[in-house]
Order: sequence, then C-alpha cells, then structure tokens
Amino acid sequence: MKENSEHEDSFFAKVYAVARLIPYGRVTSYGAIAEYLGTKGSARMVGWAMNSSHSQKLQVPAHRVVNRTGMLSGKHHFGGSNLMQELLESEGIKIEDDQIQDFDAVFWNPMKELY
DNA sequence: TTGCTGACCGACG
DNA sequence: CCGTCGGCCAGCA
Repeated sequence: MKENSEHEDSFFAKVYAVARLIPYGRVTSYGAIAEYLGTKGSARMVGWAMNSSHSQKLQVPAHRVVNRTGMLSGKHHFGGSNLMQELLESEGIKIEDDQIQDFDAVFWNPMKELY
C-alpha cells in the first residue's frame, strides 16, 4: 500500500527540517547537515535536496547553505545572477567574490547547536 | 533496468 | 597551492 512518494521521514524532509532551523544571519554547509543526519558521505544529497526545496510548501532558506569553504557554489540555482549573495548580504553577511567573509564567525553547526 | 548526473567532501600527488 | 579521483545515493531518460 503505500509506495507514497511523500515520505515525510525521507532524507530530503530531514534536510529541509534542519535548513529551516538555520538562524537569521547564519549559514551552514551541506556536509554539516549531512553529518548531523548521520550520512556524512551523502553531502551531495543535501545539495540535491535543496534543488527540490522549491517544491516544498514551507520556505527553505537554501541561501544559508553553502559548501565547506564558504563559497556560494549554489548561487546559479537561485535564478538571477547574484540573488543568493544579495539575500545573505541583507542578513548582514559579508561576501566577496562569491566567498563568505568571516565564514567561521557566521557558521552555524547543527551538531553543536542542536542535540 | 541500466547508466549518467550532481548546490559535496576528503584524500592524494 | 592546484588539479584529479573515488565515494556517497536519489532522480531521471
């Protein structure tokens, strides 16, 4: 009976849940989320989930998720040329050449902030 | 069903 | 420092 594609417990759903917990003005990495979910090796899936985040009813702050170097690797997926950067800058985050400045200062680690 | 892709990460030379 | 490769696994033609 079921074969429902709407597995609320799916990996994707968990990724969205964590992403929504990212505080305003903070960012995290795909790998950090993956590690928090217990699938560190599947960091790519986190990025893939973000690609489908637009399909979610609830808004997902995908712009607050970047790669481990703090580079806006997903900016091209936000439509526009630098929408992602503008969103982050509007939250007080400094960015230069697609690279977040003081990345360590604004980094939000779910492993440390959540239980 | 098989094969390729991908918003990543870590290791290696 | 830089380029390349393997692993991870869900979605799609």
